[in-house]
Formats: sequence, C-alpha cells, structure tokens
Amino acid sequence: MSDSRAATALEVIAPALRHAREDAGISLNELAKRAGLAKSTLSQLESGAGNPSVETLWAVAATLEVPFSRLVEPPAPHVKVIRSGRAPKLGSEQGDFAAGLLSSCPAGASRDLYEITLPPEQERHAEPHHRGTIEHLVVTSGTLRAGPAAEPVELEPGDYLTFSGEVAHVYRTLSRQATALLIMEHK
Amino acid sequence: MSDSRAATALEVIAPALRHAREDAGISLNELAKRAGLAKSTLSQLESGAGNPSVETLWAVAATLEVPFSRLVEPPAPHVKVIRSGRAPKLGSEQGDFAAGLLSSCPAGASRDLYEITLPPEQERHAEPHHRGTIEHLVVTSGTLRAGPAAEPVELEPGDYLTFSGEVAHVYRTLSRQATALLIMEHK
DNA sequence: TCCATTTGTTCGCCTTGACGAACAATCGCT
DNA sequence: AGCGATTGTTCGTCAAGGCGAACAAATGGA
Repeated sequence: MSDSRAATALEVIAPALRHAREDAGISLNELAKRAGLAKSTLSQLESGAGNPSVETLWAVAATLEVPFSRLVEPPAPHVKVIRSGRAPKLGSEQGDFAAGLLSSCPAGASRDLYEITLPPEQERHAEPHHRGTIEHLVVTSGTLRAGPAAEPVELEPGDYLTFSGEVAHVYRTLSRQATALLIMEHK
Repeated sequence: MSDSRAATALEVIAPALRHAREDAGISLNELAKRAGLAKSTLSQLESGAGNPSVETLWAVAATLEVPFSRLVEPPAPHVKVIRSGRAPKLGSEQGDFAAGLLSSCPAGASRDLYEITLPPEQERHAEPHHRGTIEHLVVTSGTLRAGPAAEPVELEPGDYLTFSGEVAHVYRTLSRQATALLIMEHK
C-alpha cells in the first residue's frame, strides 16, 4: 500500500492542487485571498516547489471544498467487475463459512471485496480490524443478522449495512443460507 | 463536507499519529530512525505542537504503513442500515428511471448510497461527476449493462462493478427490470 | 488604441519547522 | 539494589516555508 506512493509528496500535490483550483474556476489570487494565504505560496506549490505545511494545505483543501486526501493521494482506480459465484475460495475457512477474496483493490485506494457465503444457522465472529476499517455489506440472498457484536441488525436481500470494523462484529444466518458482498475499506 | 474539519490540523493529527505509532508497537526512537526524522520532531508532533510539513507527515505515514489520510482526517462513521425497497423516491427521475438517495453519509466520509431501479430495455446516461468520484454497483435483481460509456459491462444479480465516475457512463437494462445498489464515493 | 485590472511568477525578509545534543525518567537485566 | 540501555521531552542552531512587494503578461473595456 505504501510502496505505491510517489517518491516525493509534491509530485502528486502540485498537479492535484492546480487541477482542483481550476475545477473550482477561481484564480490564484482569489484562492489566496479566500484561504488566507499568499499567492506566492500557492504559485510555488503549483509549480512543484517547496514542501507545504499541513495547515497550509489544509487551508487550501477547505477553501476549495475538496477532501484533504485528494490533494495528497494519487488519482483514481478504474473499471473492475466481479462476477457473482466466481469467488476463488480462499483461506480463513471456519466451519462451512467461506469468504472469498474477490479482489484486492488497486494501489492507493485500499479496498477489498469479499463474497461471503454463510451456511444455515451459523454464527461467525470477527475480531476487530485495524483502525479506520469500514465494512459495507450488501445482502444478495438469504437473510442474516450482522453488524457490531453489540448491535447486530437483521438483513434481507438487497439490504445494505455499513459499520466500523474497528470493533468485534458478527454474521449469523437466519435463513437456510445467505450470501453477501462485503466491501472492506482500510481507508 | 469541509465544515466538519477540526479548527486546526494538529488537533486531529497529534492523537492519530500517536495512535498509529502505538498500533505499530514501535518506540518514538525507532520510528524516528526508520522514517529518517528527528525524534524531537515526532515528539513535538504527538504533543500537539508545531505544524509539520507534508513530506514529514508523508514519511511517517509511509513508515507506519498507514494511509496518509488517516493521519489527517477525523475518525470513522458507524452503523447504518438501509432496507431494500425503502428508498425515498427522489429527484432526477428520467423516464421511469428512479434513483432514490438512500443515505447521504455522515460528515467526513462523503459516500452516498442509492438504490436504482431501471425499467425494461431502457438506457440511462450519466454525465461525468466530479473528479475523484468512484462508483460501486451491486446488482440485486435483473440483468443490466453498466459502466463507463466506452466500455460497459454486462451484470447479473450478485455481480459487483466499480469504476471511476469521472467519465460519462451508462446503465442499460437487459432484463425486464433491474435493481441495484450504488455506492458513490466523492472521496 | 490606451489604460486599468487581473493574471501568475520572482524577489528579500522574517518566522518557523526540523535537526542533533543534552536532558530526565523508565525499564531490564545481573 | 545497581547500572546500562532505552524511553520521551526540552534546548539552541540552521535551513526552509510563508509572507508581502514588486514585477511582467495577459485580459477587457471605453
């Protein structure tokens, strides 16, 4: 994850900054005024010189109404399809629980996709993941109860659930069997 | 989106940094050595003083193998459920196309969730969204062809598709009707 | 055309971040 | 205990970032 970063931060910041500003359609002068910075500073940044302080970049991001990360992290991923049922069955089989890691997303955005299949009436406990982990669950068949151990939620096909993966959580089938897609963001 | 930021960047960086380092289980000394920084610098940062340069923070993030944004952006959201079919029908109806904005996610992480329903044999064109927008699509019923206008993909229930929303894209029903969940990240 | 305004870049000055050394506090081993 | 090593904090020094002013280029009315 970290090894895909540009050698120097400026290589990504400079173009991103210019792009963001032009998207906003405002001049260097205007941005400087709004953000409370010197235009000279911004000029240097966009030209790839310097090494801005976090507060400086912060001010810019806030003014442009752009998330900080967009100025700091590389571009975007692209098209990717995952076919239902084509999950390479992979590790961590526990009982009949099968979690197939469908795709470890492209560098930069660390987002993994799992297709999980739960057998009848089984409960699966998951330990807390790393800080910043967010899980997105979309039920594709069956019914189940899932979510943080403290407050699991009953779900039907088409239902969507998101929760922080930082705490212990559970998946429990209510129907004969249930399948769901799980998008796990490590943010 | 921007108004939920902390007043000063350090208010979020300082604790995040300490947390991340302790998670990694290494000492200030060790981190300094690995990241090629002075321990004094790190000490001050964790104590909430100063205003680090981007490259400095960058080095820390890379060394801790933590995405830059985690050091800079606030914590995480929490549990949220969306029931299938409970979509408040909302604006942008085009023909029989119905896109219900199910939930505009909590401040910080800007992630919107839509449930979209497409009538038979209809094609829906979507203009490019803002830079950094990523779409995640999970088909819950029916079959459709979706994705960037240049290379749409055929999808069945349970299939997952992700693509950059920065370019024009399309949704076209192949079956009688199709429904899908759409997670839209503005990142 | 001319002039006024605004664009973005380049210049010294001053503040401030990053460094290394010296520091006190804690831990670990015998 | 006793001592060595390592923890994290505080100090002075130096380099670098951020500032405002002065600058040249491009724009746009009258």
